[in-house]
Amino acid sequence: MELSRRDLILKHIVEHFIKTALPVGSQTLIQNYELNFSSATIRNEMLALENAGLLEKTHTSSGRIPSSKGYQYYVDHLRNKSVDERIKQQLQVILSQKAQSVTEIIQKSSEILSNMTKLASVVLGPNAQQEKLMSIQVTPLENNSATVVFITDSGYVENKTFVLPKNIEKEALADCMNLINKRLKGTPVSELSAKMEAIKPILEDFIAEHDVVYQAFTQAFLNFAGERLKLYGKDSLFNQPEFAHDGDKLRKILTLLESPKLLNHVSKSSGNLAVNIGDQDQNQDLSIVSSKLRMPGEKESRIALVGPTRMDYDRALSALEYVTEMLEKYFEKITDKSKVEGKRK
Amino acid sequence: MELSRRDLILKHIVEHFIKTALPVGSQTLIQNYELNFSSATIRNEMLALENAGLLEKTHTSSGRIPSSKGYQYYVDHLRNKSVDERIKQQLQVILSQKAQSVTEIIQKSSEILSNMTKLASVVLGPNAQQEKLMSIQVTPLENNSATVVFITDSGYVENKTFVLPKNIEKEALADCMNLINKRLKGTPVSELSAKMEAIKPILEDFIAEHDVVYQAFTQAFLNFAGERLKLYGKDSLFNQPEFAHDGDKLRKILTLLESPKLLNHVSKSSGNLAVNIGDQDQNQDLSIVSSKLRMPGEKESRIALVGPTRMDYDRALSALEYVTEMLEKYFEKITDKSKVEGKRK
DNA sequence: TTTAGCACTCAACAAGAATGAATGCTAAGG
DNA sequence: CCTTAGCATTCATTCTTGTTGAGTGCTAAA
Repeated sequence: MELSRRDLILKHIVEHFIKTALPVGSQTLIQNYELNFSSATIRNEMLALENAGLLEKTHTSSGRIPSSKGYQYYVDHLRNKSVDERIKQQLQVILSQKAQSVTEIIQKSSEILSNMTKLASVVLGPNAQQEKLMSIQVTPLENNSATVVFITDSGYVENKTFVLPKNIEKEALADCMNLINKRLKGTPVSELSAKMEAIKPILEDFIAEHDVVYQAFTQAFLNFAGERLKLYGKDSLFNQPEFAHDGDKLRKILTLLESPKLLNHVSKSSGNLAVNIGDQDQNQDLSIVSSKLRMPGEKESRIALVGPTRMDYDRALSALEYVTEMLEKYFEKITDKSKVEGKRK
Repeated sequence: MELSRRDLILKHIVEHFIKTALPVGSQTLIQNYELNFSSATIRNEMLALENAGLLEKTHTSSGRIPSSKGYQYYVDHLRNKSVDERIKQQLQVILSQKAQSVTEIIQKSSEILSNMTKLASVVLGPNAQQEKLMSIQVTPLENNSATVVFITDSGYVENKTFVLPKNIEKEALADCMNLINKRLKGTPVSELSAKMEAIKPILEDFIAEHDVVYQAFTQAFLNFAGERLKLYGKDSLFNQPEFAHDGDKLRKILTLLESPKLLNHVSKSSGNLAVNIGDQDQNQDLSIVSSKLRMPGEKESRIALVGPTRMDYDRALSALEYVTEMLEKYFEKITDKSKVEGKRK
């Protein structure tokens, strides 16, 4: 499909601005791209685009920069959808390795995405709250302490080590653990704390030092509550010119990246491929691009790329789209395998 | 002990510069501190101090700033050694809580240190290489995968989840695990890979898909190799004026903080209380202050505070010293308890 | 040995001047 | 009617220049 002249100009402006981070003027446009019309014509078109809310000026006589709406339009209608070959290759390498868990594969893919796009990448794991506790194992250690390991049905591991009080009776402790094991196995993570509360009085009959045991478990359960958010390549953001020389902005962004706010943004977004450009909340300079990823076992996660509003949306979106697609295919293959095995039995 | 006039002036200069981050001149000194001599006298002394290599000028007619040597001298002879009451209180709170592991306590203390000093704090855990594998547990999961959990004698937990190949035989896998368990229990972490290599041929007789099992284990062992380095409060560094407005420097520092270089610096340093001021390697602006911490079971770790060369050494060192001292006392108490129990048996 | 006095240095700030990339508008040309 | 050359205008950026003030070193007197 041929682009209209107006769209063509907008496309060039967006892409040029993405490269240079500088406002784009009519002259620059002519010098860098093969356009068969004069600067004045371009200026007229730019005026129209500005009136349509797709472009902005930083001051009265500056060149134009894309507005949020402009980026959105670019993303929706103008981008190239070209996938970098290197991403294809690297992903291939990951997927051909053996003995990997699903989450490992996702995280490695996320690292590739971050490296290739020079953006920070975020993986929002499936919500642990929905998972069920699969196993509780207690291991006594040296120095009078013990470790409890919790595993959920999807292989999420949480552990808690604690020092035992001096006068604890080993048999009582073992009984105690048996009780807890029976009661908690299969419980959804979200209900663990409540159930533990319910067990508390029974525990008191079993063992003198019930308090320590109770404390250790409830503390460990708190860790489950922490969302599973993995962040890669935040260093890349340092190299973005818009942040490099504004220490203050950089600081805000880095703290945002590690705060739950980011999570809200990512998890709120819906649809397979979501684009959040600029001006959400206080952060005009940050854009988030995310994609849903269906995992084996009806689970869902999101992979997101975070970068300056002036990010290379084409590159980022294409890469993201490609990777999630390939991962889902790969997961399907795994699931098929297990079905085959099921039939054989 | 009374300070000599020269030392007194140096002390004031260091402390004033720590507060303001601005070169200190003779006038400033008189205005802010009660000194019974004129600016000219101070200037003479400053000249002497400069000749001794303890002070520096940023340009010919600027005030003086401490040199690395000057800081060192201040740390060795001049600092106040006063411990902030708030640190004492907060540490007390931590130490009185129940059901905590040793590492948890250390890490919480480290957070307190970071908060109170406004510096980044680093905990270098005892080297996992020296620890012994205490337990290996395999838990089958949904979706045809399994999780292996490894626990060392000091309660360090490592886990690896992997997808099982479709045609694996459950009994063979169980036998396999038994074998591995027998062979590896009690092995020092550093020798795990070698032992696994030795088991490999035996494994091949047991199970067709030996490769996946072998891969999963060796990959998990690699994780043990990663040094245990915990970093807190790196955000504090953003608020230091010397970094706030130099995005480039900030970037370098943040990458340094997460690179193994930091670790080298910390682990190389020896002695109970070590101070590394400026000019190591390329990093003139970064100082590291660290302290050895004896843990239960002959283990050792280091806690370090990282900040600008112009950090409040008095505050940092005093706090660090106090915290490590209190922790060691606390650990002794725990160890005593277990001895008592031992006798009872 | 201390200190008052003085000439001197230099970063930091501010105000002005020059530059140049951009604009909008108008009027002529295809 | 759409395109474009021409021109006055705007405004961030850069350079220049002057001023200020905190600082120094040195000398000579107390």
